[in-house]
Amino acid sequence: MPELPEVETVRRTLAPVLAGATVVAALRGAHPDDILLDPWPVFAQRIRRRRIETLERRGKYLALCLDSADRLLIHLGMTGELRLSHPAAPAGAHCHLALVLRAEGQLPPALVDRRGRFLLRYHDVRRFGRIGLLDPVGWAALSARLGPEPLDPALTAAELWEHLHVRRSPVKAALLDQTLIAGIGNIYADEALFQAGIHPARRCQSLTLADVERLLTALRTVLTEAIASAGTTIRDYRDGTGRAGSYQFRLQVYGKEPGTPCPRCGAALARIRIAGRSSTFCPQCQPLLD
DNA sequence: AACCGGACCTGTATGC
DNA sequence: TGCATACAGGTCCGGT
Repeated sequence: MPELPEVETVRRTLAPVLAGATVVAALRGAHPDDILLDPWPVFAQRIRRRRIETLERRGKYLALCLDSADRLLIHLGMTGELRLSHPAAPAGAHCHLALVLRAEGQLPPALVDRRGRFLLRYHDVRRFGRIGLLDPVGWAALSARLGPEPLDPALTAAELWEHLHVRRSPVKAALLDQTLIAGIGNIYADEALFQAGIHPARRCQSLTLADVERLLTALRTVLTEAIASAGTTIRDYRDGTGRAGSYQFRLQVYGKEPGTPCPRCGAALARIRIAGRSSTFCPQCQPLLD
């Protein structure tokens, strides 16, 4: 579910509430050990009384930066959700972890109790998500494993082409590789390839610099517009305040049934599997040259 | 080394 | 209606 635009939207919606808040305690939910990287007692002890200073995003990872210099790292997997709630609000069936927080400053009365406390709950039906505490060294190591941020203006098409053209895999598979470029998932890979007019099965080796320039431009356009739309909600995804995104109404190819007319040329869209993921594209606008 | 397929989980939609 | 199967936005691991 959550790719870069969704995680960025969660970050933006949570930041005004979480920045400055202090962790009073961590509470175990249904299956905390499936989600947590550390054993429960270690985690609970290390997060207690820490103050959240800022929220960062790197690729699909969200990091709550603590006053201890640790970061609370959250990856939402496929169905992970972070929800702010009043301490008395009932937890859903798949809540695995909650933080009891004490707010700094005024928050909406619907969210906090009389003592100024509220919850941040982690909810995840499929339990593919992961949460852990990382010290600065661990965070640097994780960040170093990831490819560049597509929206970083310092990233150039030439740099991306250097890493792409030596690969033999289909370009779609490369876009999903987080060590090549961070934050792209199945939805935005399909959308960007359509916008760039590149067939998803096209071999990376055959991409010209001009192809990669179009691809990077398309990635940036799609991701920027998706962030402006607060992400894509197919089924589960919600931002930190429970709101759905609206980019699903702007999707050109992702999720369309094969045979649906291409929004640009009217030809029948096709679907194939690449690297185990379904890929929808227009055979007319995205020809497989070589 | 690079790449692919399967595994990890549950829920939902579809077909028989 | 009941049951089996396929599929879903991500990542890791093992085998080739």
